[in-house]
Amino acid sequence: MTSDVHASHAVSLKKNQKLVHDVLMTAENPLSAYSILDLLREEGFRAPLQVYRALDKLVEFGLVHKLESLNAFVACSHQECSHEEPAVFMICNQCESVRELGDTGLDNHLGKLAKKQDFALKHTTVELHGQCSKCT
Amino acid sequence: MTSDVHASHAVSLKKNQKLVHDVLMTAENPLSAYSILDLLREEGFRAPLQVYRALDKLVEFGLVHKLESLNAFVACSHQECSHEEPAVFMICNQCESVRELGDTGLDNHLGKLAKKQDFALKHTTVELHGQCSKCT
DNA sequence: AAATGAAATGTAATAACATAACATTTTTCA
DNA sequence: TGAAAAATGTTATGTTATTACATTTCATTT
Ligand SMILES: [Zn+2]
Ligand SMILES: [Zn+2]
Ligand SMILES: [Zn+2]
Ligand SMILES: [Zn+2]
Repeated sequence: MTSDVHASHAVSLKKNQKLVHDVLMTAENPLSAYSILDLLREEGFRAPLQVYRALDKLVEFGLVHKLESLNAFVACSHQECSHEEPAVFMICNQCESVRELGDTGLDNHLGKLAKKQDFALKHTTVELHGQCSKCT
Repeated sequence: MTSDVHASHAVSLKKNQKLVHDVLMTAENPLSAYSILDLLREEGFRAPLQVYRALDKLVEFGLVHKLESLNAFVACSHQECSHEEPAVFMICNQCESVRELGDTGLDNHLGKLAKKQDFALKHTTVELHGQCSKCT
């Protein structure tokens, strides 16, 4: 079972990982772990851990991102182009839509900022809240 | 009862707000709401809401920030200079120390990015995880 | 000073998010 | 095929946050 998702490295998703990934790919908006659990009851999911374990792996693979300010998860929207962290998320407070953007300039900026502080940067969380174009 | 905190606008903190703010000012590291609750048991705190309500106000006043990636809170470290949002937080994964930085260049960058997407930016969350200089 | 309304507080119950611990099954690969 | 590693199933528990409702404090107006 080998679905090549991120162009760079093919990933073999297990049953639960595939189910959770599919739910997130289909969803319009970010989903909480418990929403995912409810959506997968029919598929046999019974407990939160089934969701969280799948999410852990998907995040590790770079196929899913956690939105820290929402306690929710989204499928990475850069599945075709081998996308490199980090990303920026624009989250609409009204319709809850999320747009994921790569921004090399920003990455450089944050990299310099970290270096200036002798900070060994490992992971960035950049989440912008406001109103999307449709809601304005 | 009028403590002028942020130089710009004096704020009158109520009893519980003052207690929570003092705890956060004293703390070395970010604190969860429940840690704060435990630290204030002696002062008569009995329930989470007493903490969360005080935190809500303190965040509204700009005296405290929530670290979304930790579900924890820190006192704003720019109390003398009337500091304007947004800020960048560098969070050490090892010692849990947090450094809050202002960065006009970054603010401009994020502003432009939002504008380019017709996104009405209201609030930014920028949290960098890694190792601080002391832990390297 | 008394009346009033708004803000803050007290308390209990519950909701929402996440992990620990342990048993079992499936997958990988030598 | 047999052993080790990874994934899964299940129960219980831990952690973070809010709802609902009663009471008190505080500022403002009369
Ligand atoms: Zn992505
Ligand atoms: Zn919107
Ligand atoms: Zn600040
Ligand atoms: Zn450190």
